[in-house]
Amino acid sequence: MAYQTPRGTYDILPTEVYRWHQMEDLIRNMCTVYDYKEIRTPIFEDTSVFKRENDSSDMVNKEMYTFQMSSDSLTLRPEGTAGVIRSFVQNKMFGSMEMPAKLYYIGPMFRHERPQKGRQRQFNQFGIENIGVKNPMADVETIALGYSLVKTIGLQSIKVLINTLGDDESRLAYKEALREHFKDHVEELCGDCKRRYDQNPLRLLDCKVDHDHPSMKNVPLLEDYLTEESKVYFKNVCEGLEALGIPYEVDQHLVRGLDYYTHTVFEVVSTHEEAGSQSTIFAGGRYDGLVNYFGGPEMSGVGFAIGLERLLLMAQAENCEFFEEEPTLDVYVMSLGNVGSVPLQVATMCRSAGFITDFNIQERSMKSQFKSVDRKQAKVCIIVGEDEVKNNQVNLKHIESQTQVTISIDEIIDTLDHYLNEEHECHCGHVEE
RNA sequence: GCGGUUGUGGUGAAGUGGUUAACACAUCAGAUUGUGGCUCUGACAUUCGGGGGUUCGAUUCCCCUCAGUCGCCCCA
Repeated sequence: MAYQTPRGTYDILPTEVYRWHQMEDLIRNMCTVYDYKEIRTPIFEDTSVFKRENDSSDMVNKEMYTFQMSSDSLTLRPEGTAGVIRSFVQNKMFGSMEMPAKLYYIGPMFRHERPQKGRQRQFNQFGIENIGVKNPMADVETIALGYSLVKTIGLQSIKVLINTLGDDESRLAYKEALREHFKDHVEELCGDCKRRYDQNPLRLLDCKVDHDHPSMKNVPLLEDYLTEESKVYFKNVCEGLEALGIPYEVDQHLVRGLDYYTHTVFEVVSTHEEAGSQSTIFAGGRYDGLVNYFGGPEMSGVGFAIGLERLLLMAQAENCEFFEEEPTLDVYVMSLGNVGSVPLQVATMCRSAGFITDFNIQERSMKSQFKSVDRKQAKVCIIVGEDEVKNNQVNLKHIESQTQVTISIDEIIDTLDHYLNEEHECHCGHVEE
């Protein structure tokens, strides 16, 4: 095979794309119900939009597709939030629309990582951002939308983890405390942790290797470094979740990888064995400083991103009944002999009336045309033959009942209604009995 | 970026240092030239991911490479 998709990318083939449509429809409906509006930002941005000062994450520093065009450094977006906030500021939404701005996006993201299950280099995310109002109920609403989406799809094996990182003040104090605590133990920790110690000491907490190291036992807790305001904020978020009946676990070790998070952070993970090591389905949190960073006013926001491939993967693993089969053909128009454009005319008629229709376009034996009928699972076939066409007639065969009638072309739509629509009502009647 | 593992037709898969690479499904043709789904008959890999090496000979052994997959890291 000479040509193939680049590593970590894949084709969504016609056989799978219907599931994507259903998932996307659900997402759009849900956003409409929650009064979120879609925003479409460019797939690439100025590199500086993503690569911000003091950002220590791998995603930004090692995994971006960055390219140079004349004097511009551009980057394929690795996540959605930065572009949305950039747009929020650039278009001065803080002055022109009702706050909070409730925005959602859906589309491909790009990260140069080693592919594995649930992780590819081009993947799709759906995310929402609630910008401009700092209120615990915005955090709760955000989680509620994501939770509701996952539940509507039908995932059972999930849990909601939340934590708070507090405000800048709380977090800085805590980072200092952590560094102080681990100061004498750094050399005993694993290589990753040595790196974390410098870059992001918060991540020391969820190390799997050093989990049992003695110094982990009496590690200072972020809780103890939270300002009173931060504590109250988090308490309100938790109570809001309870009020909505959303089960959650507080996980003190939950720290998000992106550096802009403050206060609430959350993650919805799959507990299903199929999830492998990429078990996070969606994750997000509050960010206090971003709008201001991009040149806007001091405004806070909260949002999440959900990995659509992962969502689909888990929906499949759990055999969710949300997804339906793609509808099959109502009508297949067969042709025999020299009938010119009549089959296409007939098909066009059927299509105009709303029937899903295809027609035979090659010289083929009747046998192979019937095979098409089977394969496409058409409900009705219309046979356009030389003899009938002379009399302006066709044969129409209803596959399931094996009944065939010879009718004039004018009668086709009425006959289809009879077989396909009325029969449908009939089925409903049977169910009632 | 690091480590493990796999790679045989359209698909799922057997197999071996040596003349013709099983089998199944799918596909195509015919039996059956305007009424299919069954059945029967026949066709279908100059080649075993790609490149190089060892060898009289390699799909089989070695090296490199590409791709899939799993774990680490990271993240959705």
